Amino acid sequence: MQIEIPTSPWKPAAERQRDRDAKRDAVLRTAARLFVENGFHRTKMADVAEHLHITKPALYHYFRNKEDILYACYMLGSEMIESLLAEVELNNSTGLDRAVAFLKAYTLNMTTDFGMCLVTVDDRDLATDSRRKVRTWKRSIDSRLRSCIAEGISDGSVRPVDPRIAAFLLAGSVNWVGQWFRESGPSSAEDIADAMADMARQALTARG
Amino acid sequence: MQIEIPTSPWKPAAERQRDRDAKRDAVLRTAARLFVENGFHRTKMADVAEHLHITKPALYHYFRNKEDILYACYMLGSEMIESLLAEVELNNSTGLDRAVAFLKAYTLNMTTDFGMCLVTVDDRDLATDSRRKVRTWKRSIDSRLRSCIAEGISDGSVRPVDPRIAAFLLAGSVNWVGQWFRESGPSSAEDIADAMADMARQALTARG
Amino acid sequence: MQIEIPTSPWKPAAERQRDRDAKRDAVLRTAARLFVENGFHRTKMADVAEHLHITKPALYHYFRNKEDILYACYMLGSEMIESLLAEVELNNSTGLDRAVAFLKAYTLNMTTDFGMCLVTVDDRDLATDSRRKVRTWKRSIDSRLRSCIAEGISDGSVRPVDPRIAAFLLAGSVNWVGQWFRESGPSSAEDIADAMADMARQALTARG
Amino acid sequence: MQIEIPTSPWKPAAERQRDRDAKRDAVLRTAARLFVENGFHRTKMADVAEHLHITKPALYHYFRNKEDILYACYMLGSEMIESLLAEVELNNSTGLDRAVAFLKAYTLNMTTDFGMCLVTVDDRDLATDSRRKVRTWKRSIDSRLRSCIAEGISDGSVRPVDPRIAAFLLAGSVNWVGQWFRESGPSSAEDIADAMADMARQALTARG
DNA sequence: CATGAATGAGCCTTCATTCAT
DNA sequence: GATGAATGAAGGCTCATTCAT
Repeated sequence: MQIEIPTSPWKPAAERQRDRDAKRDAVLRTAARLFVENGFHRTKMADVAEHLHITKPALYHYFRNKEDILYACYMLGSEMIESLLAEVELNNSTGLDRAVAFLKAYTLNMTTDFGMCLVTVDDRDLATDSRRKVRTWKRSIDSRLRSCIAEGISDGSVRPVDPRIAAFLLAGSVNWVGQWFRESGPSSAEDIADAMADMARQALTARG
Repeated sequence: MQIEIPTSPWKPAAERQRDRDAKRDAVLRTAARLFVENGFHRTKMADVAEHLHITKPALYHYFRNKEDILYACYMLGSEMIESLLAEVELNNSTGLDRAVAFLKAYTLNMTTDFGMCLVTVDDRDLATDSRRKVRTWKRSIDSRLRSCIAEGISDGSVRPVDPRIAAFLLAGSVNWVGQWFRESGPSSAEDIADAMADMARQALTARG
Repeated sequence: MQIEIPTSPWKPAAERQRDRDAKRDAVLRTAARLFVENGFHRTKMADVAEHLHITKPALYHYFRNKEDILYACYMLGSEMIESLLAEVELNNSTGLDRAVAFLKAYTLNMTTDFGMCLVTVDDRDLATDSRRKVRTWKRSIDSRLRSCIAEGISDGSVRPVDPRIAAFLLAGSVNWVGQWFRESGPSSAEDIADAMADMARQALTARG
Repeated sequence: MQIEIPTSPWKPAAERQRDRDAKRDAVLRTAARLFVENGFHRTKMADVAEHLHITKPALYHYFRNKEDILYACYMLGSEMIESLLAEVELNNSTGLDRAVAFLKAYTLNMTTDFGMCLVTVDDRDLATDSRRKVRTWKRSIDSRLRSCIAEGISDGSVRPVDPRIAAFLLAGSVNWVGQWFRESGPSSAEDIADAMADMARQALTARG
């Protein structure tokens, strides 16, 4: 005779934690989308809650306050980019290739909600502490692109340009993508990333 | 007998109007600066008033409401650009030259408070009516740059690219300038505009 | 044949009840301490739960609501005093002696958490019903002290004073003890109670 | 012919300021009363506003926040007492007289709303900064009473007691007055202050 | 015109309490 | 019984805007 094992009414702790994380994640995705769509200030906690079919206070189970949500969005966006950059910096030999690959990867990111969050919403909405962290990270991103360009100039792959200005201008193209890209638009994220890579290469390549 | 004309305590209408315009202008300049510096939502009417050493209600003598100020900032910025573009479109023969000149002029503009206002502050803060006007204008700017590029492809001065994406990417570089340019920084507005022109030319030039 | 009695996983009802009472008691002691330490409003149910290493809803197994806890604290405090007073009223002959003994006993009580609860936390935090009970009891305490004084005046042990005011003033000294007494302070509860008794006697004694 | 001087529509600045101060004062008096009557936490800003026939935000013209009002109440209460104490400390020769006069003056104060505020409402409702000031002041009051007693012991007017405990106990009688005194009650403020003085003198007097 | 004062509308956040598991 | 999650109700505060003088 086989013993019937009843399905326990208790979700295992692991699953419970997974639930919680999934919910937290849902809050984050919803919030990111609304922040990008409507702006941080115009997005009320009530909006976020409503979109998730929960009540306002429930949000506070997952985040301390509105700013905390924003900060988490930033963090997710930056982590996504970080991991791309690590790969880019390893797999490319010349400064030019690194810069181009960097910008392409960055562009792809900028077509996601969390990527857009990085530039669409204003880091001045963060408190001093998190703001400092975000700014430090942003500066580091910038300086890495600048380094690629500078190294490209050294190794002869990049024509002589002011690395600081060039990095800002190229990053500007990418950052701005978040302002106009729409999933439903005529160009795919890949198309745009390719175009960006192409343009950056044209703009930077050293010519005989 | 000569009639004696007493010096009236009332300034002549013309002068009065000039005064009023000057004050209105001061409000606008102050507001634009604060909007750019701190963001629209974080800038309170009280801040604007305080910076001008007047009281809050006084602002309402010159503008109907906060949004009205924002709209006026947009308008000023767009008019400045309009006039530049008109010149640009006349004085350049190839599509490439027009596009490059366009971007250079635009970049210079983007280092002024009103220019920055165009991109720094969010047009979703405007009511439906003015928002529509602003968006229409923005689209027109965009389509004009796109036209230059398309014409450049036709006349052989620009290499084959997707004009829509290219225009967005290049405009992005320029628009982003407002985010990092500081009067006190290491590069002058001219330097940046030149670098932008140089980069755009490299990125677009058709090569035998 | 002997029936084997398996050790049940269920504790016997008596022991269970004892457990429950012990836990209820622990809640009360913790709450009383926190109420005194931080005040009723600043003490959150979450705080109480956390201090007991249990969860918030668990508290509701022992008490209907927060107010119920407060009421129980009051009750415990008042019962402790009641029993002291009964003894005091029996074992002293003159009104003066009774009043002094009363105040001394009361003072000792005021150095315990439950005693302090009686005066530190606000009975307006109770609902009409319990509030009435508490107030009635407080008034009874007061009137008993007043009676001792009045009787003392009659029996010649107490000098002529307004019993109402005198009772209030003396009770005030005692009640206030909860505001400044600290276990770790320089004076022991006994010292303070003695000083209180001494002072009351000096203040009330009829002199030739 | 007499020149008719029209009554100016402009209130003179001085009167304007007086108006403001009067209103600020009204807020304070109303708030103090409600704080004493209902407790700080149970008093909503809306309550205060309603009692003054104004709206909630109007309160914020006179005070930064609720706590600020509480702090102002404390300050007013403490200033009233300060001025009394200064007089008391000058006009009495023996330590005993000073202590008694001190307690009498203090008692009178404790029958006013601002005086009651000092002890009725909880200084833990203040932020760290103002709380520190309030506590410092309270300690100073206490130490001054203690000094009177100690000096009284030295000059032979006060019998040997522990000055710390005695000061606390006597201050307790006074502080507690705020808890039971009612304007409409059977005893006047003067009666109570006299009774307090009488009792303190009896309690402290050194007897041959 | 200018000003001090006031207001209405709204938003973030807290917390005691309850529910589903 | 106990737990994590959720909720309803409410309160403090802000700020653009308007009024009375």
